[in-house]
Amino acid sequence: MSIPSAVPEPEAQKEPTRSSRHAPDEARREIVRAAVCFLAANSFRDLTVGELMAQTTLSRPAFYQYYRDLHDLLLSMFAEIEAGMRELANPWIEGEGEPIAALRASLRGVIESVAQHGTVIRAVYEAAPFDERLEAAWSGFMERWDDAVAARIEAHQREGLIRPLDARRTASALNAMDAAVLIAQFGRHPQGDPDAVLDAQHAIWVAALYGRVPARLDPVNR
Amino acid sequence: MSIPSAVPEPEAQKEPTRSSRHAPDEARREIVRAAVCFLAANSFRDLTVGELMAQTTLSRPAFYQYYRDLHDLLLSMFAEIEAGMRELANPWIEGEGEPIAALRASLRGVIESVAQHGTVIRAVYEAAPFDERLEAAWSGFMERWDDAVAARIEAHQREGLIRPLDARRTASALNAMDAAVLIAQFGRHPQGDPDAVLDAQHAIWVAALYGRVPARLDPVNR
DNA sequence: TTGACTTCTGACGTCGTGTCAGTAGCTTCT
DNA sequence: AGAAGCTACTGACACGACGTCAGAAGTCAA
Repeated sequence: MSIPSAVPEPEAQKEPTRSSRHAPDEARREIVRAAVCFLAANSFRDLTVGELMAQTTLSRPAFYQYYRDLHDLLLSMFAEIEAGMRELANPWIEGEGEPIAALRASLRGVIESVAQHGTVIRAVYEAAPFDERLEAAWSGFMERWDDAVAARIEAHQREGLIRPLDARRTASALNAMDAAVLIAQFGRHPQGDPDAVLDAQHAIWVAALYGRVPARLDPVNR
Repeated sequence: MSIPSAVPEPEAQKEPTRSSRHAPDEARREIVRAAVCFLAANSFRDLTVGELMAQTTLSRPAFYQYYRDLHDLLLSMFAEIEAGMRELANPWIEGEGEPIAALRASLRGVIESVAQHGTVIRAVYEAAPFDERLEAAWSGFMERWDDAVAARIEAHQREGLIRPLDARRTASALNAMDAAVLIAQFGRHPQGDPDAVLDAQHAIWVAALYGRVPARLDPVNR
């Protein structure tokens, strides 16, 4: 199953006349499609099982055949998205080529991915505090980013490219910043301008990691 | 009315025997006290009106005499907190004294404030997506920070202290970072280490604003 | 003591949830 | 073809939390 990036056609001529039966995966796809469609236009707070299944050839209780609850649905949609996203960040994470250009490429990849699945990611982000499993998924997601970024920072510190700083905290802060900014910019329609966001985020990452603070002015690291 | 910073005593010998009446403000205070107490130990998702009022000499419906709903309660608690917080950020925002030291002082102030009211702020942050008025309050809160920080950045750019960069986007990103980090660190017990957080955040702010990126390496601003 | 006023509560209707016993539609076997 | 079996599906239900309201309970002034 895959999360369609664009909003699917609302109802492109269902040929199976209502109340004929589906293969299980077909039904799942239909539910996910309806959810993506809904979240493109509304926020998670307005989503109910009834509302969702009304956009479907199935009845409300059928939802519970496939998902435990709405959070569970989000969970499975999110898992799909995460995989694709992580690959796009490879260049800098894996330390390929010139660092600052690689960082830019990785950020661009992440931004693209969020621009594509932003509304679903926003829903996950917002709903996470209200469901333990979703919360675990989200913090796992962020922690994996933190691990990867911290590892890269430490590697570059060993090479003398990055000055001594708390790698873990810095990684975590920069990732949290990206998450908040990208969700704000691409989590609902109309979305922001990817290029402008890329420039701004890249500038901050570069400054925070590779920039030199004038020693005369820096009360902490002098 | 003021939000007590420490968790109040759970029930310090109520002398008015249950079901005697209160002055309105006294009842409000009691409800707020119960809420602060609850949020110190649990997250907002587990808070219900019934649960809350059970920690009180009043009955569940009495809640609705004072607040429209739980979000409304948070709203009024948050308003209290915001005022105090903003003052503590004055040094850098107002441009007093040496910038990097002032920035540190301001950050310290904000961190102190979040350390004090973190659990309530976290509740607001988490609940905001589920209530329009709360959402408006939170984005208003963040926008006021963005305005203030962007204005300071622009002022310092005019003085040549900060290089050309998108003031608004940078301000917004740094504020979003602070919000996420501080809520994560101080939004629940046990809280993180304020000094370590201050160092890390300050380093990023300084680098992003006052740091010089080696021109040779910077593909964006060269 | 009475009356006026305010605070407060028991009881109610509503909405969304999650479940379950039972139906309906496919598939397989004889 | 017809029966048996399986699985996807549904109508109807019980539950929990919400928000409201008519009226009780407490307080104060005269």
